[in-house]
Amino acid sequence: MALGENSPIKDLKKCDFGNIVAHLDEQRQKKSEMSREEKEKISKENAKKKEWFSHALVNNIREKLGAVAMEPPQLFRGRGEHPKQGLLKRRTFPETCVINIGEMAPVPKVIGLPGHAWKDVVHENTVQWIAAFDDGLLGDTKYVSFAATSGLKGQPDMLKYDRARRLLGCVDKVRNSYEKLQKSSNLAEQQKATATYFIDKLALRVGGEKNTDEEADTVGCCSLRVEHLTLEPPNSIIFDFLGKDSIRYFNKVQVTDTVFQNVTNFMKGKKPSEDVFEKVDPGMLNDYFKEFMDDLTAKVFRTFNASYTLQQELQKFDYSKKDQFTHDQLVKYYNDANRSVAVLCNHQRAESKTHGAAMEKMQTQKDGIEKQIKLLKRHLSALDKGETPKPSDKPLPKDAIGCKKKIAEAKMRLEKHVYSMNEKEDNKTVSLGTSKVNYMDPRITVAFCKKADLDIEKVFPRTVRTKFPWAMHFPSTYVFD
DNA sequence: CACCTCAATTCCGCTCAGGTTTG
DNA sequence: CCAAACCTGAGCGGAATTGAGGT
Repeated sequence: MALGENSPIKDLKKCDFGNIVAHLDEQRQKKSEMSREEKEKISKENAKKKEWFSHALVNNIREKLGAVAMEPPQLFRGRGEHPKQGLLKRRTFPETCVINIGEMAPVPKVIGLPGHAWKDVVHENTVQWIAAFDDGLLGDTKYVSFAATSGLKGQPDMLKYDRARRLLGCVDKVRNSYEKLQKSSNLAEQQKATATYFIDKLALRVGGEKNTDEEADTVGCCSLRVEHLTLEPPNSIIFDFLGKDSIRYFNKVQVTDTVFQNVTNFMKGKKPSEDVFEKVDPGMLNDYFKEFMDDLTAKVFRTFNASYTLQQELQKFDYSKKDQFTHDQLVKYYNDANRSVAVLCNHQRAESKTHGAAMEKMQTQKDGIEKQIKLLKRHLSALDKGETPKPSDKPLPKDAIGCKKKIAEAKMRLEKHVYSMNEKEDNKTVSLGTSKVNYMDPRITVAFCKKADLDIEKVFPRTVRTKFPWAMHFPSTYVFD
């Protein structure tokens, strides 16, 4: 990634990093020279050190905590053109840490730092964090909280999906409402209704205000600027902006005539740097959503649309023909559905450095198998005609039956190979995991697997299964409605 | 052909940056 | 209104798995 012209890292380039780099190289070298036993021993020792800190007792239930280890001080990178990239993120000392434990619980000792002590010890039982500390650079507070697999996170998580389900019950009302309001004579109402349309249709984030001196310039729906949209008559809009994590959102969308007319008006006479929806903010949208459901907020639309899309895609499956599908094909079917959700939510990942080379390698392998099939076919027809087969440097089957078998085998291999090539290319820049863990109601997947006789392990890795224990026993008849 | 070894590749858990919502 | 609190999401690095090549 290119560093910006004004990047603080430019000044850091003047520093002598030689000895630091040498030290890191040495560490890396040492590690690579270690035997498996030694590595195992060290990772076991580290795990033992962390063990005591990894769980907490909450109402006498042992719950797993989230990130309990901390990275050492380092140069902050940030995502995209972050104003603070290259600055030092300082070490966290006990003096900035607040410990939140039960009144009767023993206060954990500060280990390894004689003379240091916690900033404070509190007993707040209405929050989820067990420790809070200052971020060493960004100036906000970070928390030590519970793991995604814990009950404390799991229960609200389930409620999140049920909230999205309830939206299905009133989404028609919402849609009718904003379609009507788009024609309101009040500009703020028009903007509110048009922004809602994008949040619903494109699963955009709501997009709050950001501090340009301290944070990267990224936007969501409410903070879209004229420069991010291109109008293409009669009714297409091209979105091109950097969203969360400075991930590019690039999409050409067909919209209704009213929406096209509205956006045209909102943009008219404005500079590229001006807001499209200057009369709207996330608070107003969330207030509006309360008219339909008391706990409806903008982000529910993302959960709702992701889960609904998954269900729609999976419903196309003809369960009466499930026996004609191999496990691999069922997985592919599921992954394709998963992928359409990931595309909707714009869940991207960086293309791996080795992708191109790996694809080329697979292509030559494919060519090799195809060549072999051709050779075998020629050989087969020679056998059929009773001709003496052409001499070959490769061993060929002696009779027609053996040859046919070989051809069938090679074709199978080719099919599998082409499949994995397509899969690799399809997933090149799309990340399926994020929607699996955060957006798609796991019960939809559970029901699909039960109906199609597919092992859940094939589509839900262990971490996902342990995150959703509450979803696993739902019946095959479950529907997201 | 079964089995092993070692490198390449993929998977997966961890961490924390970057969001949204709320009190 | 804004800071606290919680939710989301990509990247990293080590572990696990796969695959090529040798015995």
